Amino acid sequence: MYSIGQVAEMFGLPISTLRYYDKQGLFPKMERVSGIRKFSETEIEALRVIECLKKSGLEIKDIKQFMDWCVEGASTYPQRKALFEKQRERLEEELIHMNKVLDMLKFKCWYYEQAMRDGCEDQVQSMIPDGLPGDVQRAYENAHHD
Amino acid sequence: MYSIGQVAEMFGLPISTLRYYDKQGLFPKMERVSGIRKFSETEIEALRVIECLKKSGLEIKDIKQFMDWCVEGASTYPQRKALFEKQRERLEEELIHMNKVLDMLKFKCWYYEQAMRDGCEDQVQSMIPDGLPGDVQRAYENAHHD
DNA sequence: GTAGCACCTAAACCTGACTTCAGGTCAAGA
DNA sequence: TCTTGACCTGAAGTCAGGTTTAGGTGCTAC
Repeated sequence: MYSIGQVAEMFGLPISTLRYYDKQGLFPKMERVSGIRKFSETEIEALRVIECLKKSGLEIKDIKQFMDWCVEGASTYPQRKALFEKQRERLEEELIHMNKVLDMLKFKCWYYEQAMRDGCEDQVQSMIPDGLPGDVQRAYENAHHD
Repeated sequence: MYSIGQVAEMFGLPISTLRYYDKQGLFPKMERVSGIRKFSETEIEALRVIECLKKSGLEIKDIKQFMDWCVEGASTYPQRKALFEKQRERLEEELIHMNKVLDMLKFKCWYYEQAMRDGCEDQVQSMIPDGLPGDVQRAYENAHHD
């Protein structure tokens, strides 16, 4: 059993955030001893799931919905599974997009490296879009397609 | 040259967002013909960069800083390059983190599939953390490490 | 016995990124 | 002529996700 301060430390989160999550109903089964929150292994794993679902693009109120399903019991396995499947698909698409963004950043790094060497952007501009070195060209195209 | 409506269409953005970006100074060289915005190739590429920098975690005010550097000319190549390098590093770390999140989602998908088959979580719980099938174990560990 | 620390609450406040509103210009078509 | 559509403005409103404030409890060390 951990205190709120220990959990904040463990997860690198402000205490106020944990209290806010609690108020939003994200730890429905959390115990209290004379008013003081006691985080058990259940809440620790809940917090890992919260961070995961947040990163995958879910809002707090939808995470609360998930926590409610957990309290409801075995009858909500299908909803919970469907939720994770949906977020998994979302995130897989997001990762593809992120890789395009990364290629754009890589391209821009190369671009300004050239510009610094030449003192101006003229040469490098003249190589766009078909006269770029192999992997730069690849990054440029991936970043600019779709 | 494109109208604001055409650009909104091209990028799938509301017109209000483009006007907001403009007001924040994200299109410092945009021309106007009797008050009406004219988006040239410059602004189109700017918008691609805006979306890229936003996705990489930058705030509007920092993107404006970048646009100001662009106006300032060749003397700011080092700052601009440093910015892209920093965002590139950030995003690479972010992608590693996202892959952990994805592994958590994959693990939870598998978890609820088992729970649905068994009708309860007991069996599957008893396999954690060392009795999981190969790739599920791998996902679980990646998701729960660090 | 009082100072300091970790905890508690409700309620107000903040921030970033937009969005909506109320009102106005201008050109083209019926 | 008139009305429709695409554009314009400044200012106010919205929303999520916290954070801060003001005031209070209860234990332990000095």
